[in-house]
Amino acid sequence: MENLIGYINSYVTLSAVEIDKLKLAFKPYRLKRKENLLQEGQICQFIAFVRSGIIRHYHLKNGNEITCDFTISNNFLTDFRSLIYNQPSSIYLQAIEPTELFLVSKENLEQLYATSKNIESFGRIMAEQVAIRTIEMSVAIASQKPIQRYEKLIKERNELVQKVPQKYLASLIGITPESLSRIRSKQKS
Amino acid sequence: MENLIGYINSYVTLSAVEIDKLKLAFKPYRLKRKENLLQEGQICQFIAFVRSGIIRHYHLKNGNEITCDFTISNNFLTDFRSLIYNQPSSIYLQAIEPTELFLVSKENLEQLYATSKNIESFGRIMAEQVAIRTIEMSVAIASQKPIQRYEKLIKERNELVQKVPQKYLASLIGITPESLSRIRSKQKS
DNA sequence: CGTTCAGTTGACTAAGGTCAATTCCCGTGG
DNA sequence: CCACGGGAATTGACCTTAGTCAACTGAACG
Repeated sequence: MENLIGYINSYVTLSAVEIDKLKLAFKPYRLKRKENLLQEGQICQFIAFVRSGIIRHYHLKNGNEITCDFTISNNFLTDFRSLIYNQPSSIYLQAIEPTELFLVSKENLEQLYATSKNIESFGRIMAEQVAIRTIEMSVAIASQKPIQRYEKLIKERNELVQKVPQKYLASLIGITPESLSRIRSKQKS
Repeated sequence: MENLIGYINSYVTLSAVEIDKLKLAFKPYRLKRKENLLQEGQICQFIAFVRSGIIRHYHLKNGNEITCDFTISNNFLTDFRSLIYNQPSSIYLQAIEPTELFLVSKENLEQLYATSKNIESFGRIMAEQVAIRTIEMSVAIASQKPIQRYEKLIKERNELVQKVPQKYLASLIGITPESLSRIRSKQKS
């Protein structure tokens, strides 16, 4: 729990009362390898903080899994669209290794926002950062070639390159596993 | 100014005092066709609300303009990355037709956030929506073919298809103007 | 060990990019 | 109001790149 509080505290200055509220609202949760935190069709009712492990975000497209993101430790995680609009999710959230989380329910989160300006403020900063990260990713995909996207991945998200099976990385940067394999073999030479 | 207040009020319930604060903080601003609101290298110091007109977001890549988004009337507009991290922007914001805006400076915005929980809350909701929109776009580009992306554009952002030169739309969905032209000619038949 | 699944490699295909020529608009100035 | 100029859009020929399909290798796990 300490790294969660510490993380939030690095953005806003929490009072002792606020820290207590957070400690009550967030519940620990564990996932085994390949276990799902959310599945297509479910309505996402939580925001999660990844304490350790890695979560893969993917959706199905003609029966194939398209990996669209990963969340690594010390980051927040949710399906904003489903959470905010109360819509059935179109994505799966799956642990690719044993993963420890803290979950806060939508209900409790709204309580926190309503009663603490600091936490509301933190929520805004979180959302802004998600927006910034996503715009970056989106621009990279639209304007760069696969090789450059892979190099960007190595540079900026090396932890994934180390820990995640290649076929998921291929999907993340919008190419086939075969293509990624060829990019890698060319790089060595 | 009324549609700006109305827009915010549809998300949070503003008090009379808050409305006054907003009216003071936002300044009207006009752009001619092809005029820039922000240029590469500048640090973005504002959030804007588009009252009328259309703003094109683009960046340069080997001397070519890559269009990455448009903001149409009744939407907010900023370069979050530059605004929040105080970094020089890597994008241009350009009016593609005469455009009326309301601008709020970063300084005034922070004042608003600090003194009004409702407005802070609204800021969070805005950021969440930007994140949702961008994730959608990003997923579409990574997992769909050009034809499908164009059809999505027609379905979801038809105003752009009507008003914006085709070469910009091509860039937005990550293809060349020639390819878009061929997609369109096939669709007719 | 053997089974399974990820990763590699090769041959082929198809989709989109590039380059160049041509046509179509549309705004501007005479 | 018309004619002209210039950028936008279209079209064609060709090329490059990544996708597809299939065979094979190799590592991981029971």
